[in-house]
Amino acid sequence: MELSKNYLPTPIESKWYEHWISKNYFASKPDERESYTIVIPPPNVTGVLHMGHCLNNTIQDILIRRARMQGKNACWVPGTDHASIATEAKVVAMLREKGIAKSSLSREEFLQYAWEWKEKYGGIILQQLRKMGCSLDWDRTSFTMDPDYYDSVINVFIDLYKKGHIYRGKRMINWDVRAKTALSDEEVIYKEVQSKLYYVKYVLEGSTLANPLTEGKNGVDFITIATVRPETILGDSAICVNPNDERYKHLHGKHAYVPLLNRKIQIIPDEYVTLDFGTGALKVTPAHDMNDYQLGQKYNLEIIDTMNDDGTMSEAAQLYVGEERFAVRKKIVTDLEAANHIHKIEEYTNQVGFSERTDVVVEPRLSLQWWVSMKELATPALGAVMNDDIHFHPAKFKNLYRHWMENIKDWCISRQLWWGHRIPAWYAPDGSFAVARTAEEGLAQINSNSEKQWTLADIRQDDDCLDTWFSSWLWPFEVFKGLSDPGNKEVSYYYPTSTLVTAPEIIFFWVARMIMAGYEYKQEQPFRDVYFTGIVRDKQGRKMSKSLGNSPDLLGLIDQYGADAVRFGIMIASPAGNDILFDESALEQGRNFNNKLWNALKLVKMWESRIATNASASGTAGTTAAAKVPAEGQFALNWFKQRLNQVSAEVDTMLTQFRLSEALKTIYSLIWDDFCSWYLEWVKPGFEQPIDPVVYHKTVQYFEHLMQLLHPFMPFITEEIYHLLNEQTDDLCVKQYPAISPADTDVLASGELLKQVITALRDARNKNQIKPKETIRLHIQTNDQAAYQLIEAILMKQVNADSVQYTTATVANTIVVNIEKDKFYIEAEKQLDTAAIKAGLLKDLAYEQNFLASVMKKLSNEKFVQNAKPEVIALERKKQADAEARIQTIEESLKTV
RNA sequence: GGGAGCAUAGCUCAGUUGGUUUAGAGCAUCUGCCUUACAAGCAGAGGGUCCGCGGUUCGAACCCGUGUGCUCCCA
Repeated sequence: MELSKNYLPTPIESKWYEHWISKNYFASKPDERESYTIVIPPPNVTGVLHMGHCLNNTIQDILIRRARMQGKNACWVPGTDHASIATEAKVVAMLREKGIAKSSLSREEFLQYAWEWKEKYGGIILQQLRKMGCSLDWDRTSFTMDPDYYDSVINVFIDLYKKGHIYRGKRMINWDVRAKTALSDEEVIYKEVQSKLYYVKYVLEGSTLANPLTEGKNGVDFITIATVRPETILGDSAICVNPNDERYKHLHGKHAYVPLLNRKIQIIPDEYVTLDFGTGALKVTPAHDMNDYQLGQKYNLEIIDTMNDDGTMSEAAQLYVGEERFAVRKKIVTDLEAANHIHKIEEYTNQVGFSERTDVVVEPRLSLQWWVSMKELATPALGAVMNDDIHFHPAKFKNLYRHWMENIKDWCISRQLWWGHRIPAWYAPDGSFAVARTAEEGLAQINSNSEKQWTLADIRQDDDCLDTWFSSWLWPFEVFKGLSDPGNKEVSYYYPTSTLVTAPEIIFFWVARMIMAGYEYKQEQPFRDVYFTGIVRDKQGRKMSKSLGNSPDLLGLIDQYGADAVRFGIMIASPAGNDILFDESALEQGRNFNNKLWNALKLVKMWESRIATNASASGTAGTTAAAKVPAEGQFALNWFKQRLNQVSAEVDTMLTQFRLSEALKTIYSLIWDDFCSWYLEWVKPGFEQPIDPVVYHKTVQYFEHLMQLLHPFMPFITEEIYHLLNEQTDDLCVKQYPAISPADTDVLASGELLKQVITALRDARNKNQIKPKETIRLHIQTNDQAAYQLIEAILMKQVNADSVQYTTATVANTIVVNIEKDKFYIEAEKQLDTAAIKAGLLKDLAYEQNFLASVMKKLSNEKFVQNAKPEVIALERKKQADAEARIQTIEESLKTV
């Protein structure tokens, strides 16, 4: 079969993915094996694959494929999150493009559009994961609004309410006055705006003047306050000054009058106020500012809500009732000026929040919301992480987690949205309410506590939906129907899951809450290990995001480089918990690696047709010719086998410790450097020469083993090469790892020596400008001739020597190379540049002498000798002896030049 | 404003209880090779004030303090 010049990934990738699916390799059912379970962090149902998903899912696939190849029952559960805010925003935008306003639709009509949208676009991201090679069990695909899942979310709400963990409370929210809806913080966009800062005088209680504003003094008859929002004056409840502000110390606890209304309010001291902003005096409007609300809570101030939900003034404002807020701002300024309340007006630049959806200025507004009290739920969840029942990788996130959990705040779970799990609360016209699964149950509950008997027609369900995270915190058990079908075989088998792979920015939103839900509803932790990925950034260090448009098109990259190369590129430099700067050159490196593998395959396939037959036998491959294996082959075979043993053990350790990036680097180097650059060159027969059958078969076997090691990282090309190397009866995807054998360190040491000598001799050739094709004669002066005889054949081949001789004396007119205590003399036709050789030797000598000096400095330090561990001292003494021997060798060589 | 983290070669990163040959890798760079698997390659080489300052220690990239710069989360 003719193999293409370069590796062409696209057809091969789709071929193998279909094959794996047809063989059902990714499907898992409970059995007697140990389970290894990962639940996918469910991407937004409307999402498309971006670099963050790529990183995250590649890691999960590596873990799950490794587990599968270790003989575990690997189960990776796919699914999507309904993502209430994001999805609803998209549906609203889609409708707006069609000219349909959400407000013109009934809830049912809107939800119908939303479901249509979900059916149409909801599966895209899951399809894209297949392109990446993700080995998910597709039969288990879940959605946070599947019927059973939906019911479980509602039941959890009811249950927590019954247990007293859920309550109603006021909260300051971002309000969109045009859409008449609350906004999440993410939906508020801050823009720099040119505003005005109004300095408004408030008359102080106790001024004796008839016209305090015009005739009085600041701080005696009036107090001046700076504000950018004069229309909120009508809702003022207090004036606040910094307690250390000398200007106002005499006013603490005194009163002033709200302009135009003459309502009396108190002057309170609080550190919150900055001394040097405005006048140092702050008006406090608890109903219309986040920070003022906090102050209001702290000092128990009256909350006067002066605004309606459409941004017009309410009855509580007393003035301008029904008029629009910005019109009122102009009017009130005019009226304040007329009444001499305005001291001055300054230009002022500030950040103002705008609605992402309607682009109107967001209004902070108080509203009744549903809350989960977190303290009790947090306690077991904190303990589990701190005592390592749940391991964080890297562990540094434990600090962050502890701090947050120890200072946990209650969780506001209601969202003013239609797409999501509708809150199961029912309200009677008099404001009484009940939490219940159905209207009938709700009605019965309300009526049981009320003299008035309402009918079904009287009560209405809460319009709001639950926070998306209130459903996804159940994910690790509800994907196995752990709540809807408690104690079923699946949840008992797969739960607790093994590893969670996620981004650190959702450690509180999601990870912490899953742990809480796990203990609350399963009395058990949801997972054993949590692997935190980094954030993927662009080359300039910016977080990749849709709004910046700096996220590359992942499918385009897969088309261009191949999925394996993309997986390689994203993994090669991404240690757990560290951000990764995405650079397309890493993908190129991945593609080049694919190509390297492909070319190694081509070389081996070329040998296949040239396997030497046994000298006597004809026609049968010489499997019994082991004794005839050429010398270079014997050492190479043994050495590479030991390297495989060594690296298999290293990689296993690294993967167990979640050092995936390092494991990949180690395998990469084993394949590129040890296998291709050293081993294959060592066993490579001369041009058009036959290859020894033992060497050939062992090489194929090693190659297969390498593919198996690499498979979790780069599944497609490894499967392809595995099948091209040999007729196979199985697939690499499910091939079980062999037991790891210990490595022979003596053989490895010989290999290192051989590499060192080859490199040094090649360097000497280069520096002396001996052409690659020019042969040399090599003389070795050593006390350990046996060590070199073992590797002599390879050495000759690799440094293009046509003879090797052992000598006990200096060889004249040669280039001398010193390695440890041994000397190598290169005899070549080339005229020797003795000055250059001498300079090189002197440089080596200087290095060794400096090194020796640093060792001697330590050893001559009495305190070091007294205090350091014996093995450390022994090591230093060995360094000393080695360095002295090297210096002696170099000095001897210098004499002869 | 509160909290957490990061700073090592031009770039991206390793450096696993402080001692492993005066700090390692990949990419990039330089030199020489179109050698017969691979120029998306081969063989070599150069390149570092381990962010600054102070401390602990016989010994610090690593531990402690402090300053600077950057990032993330929460408000």
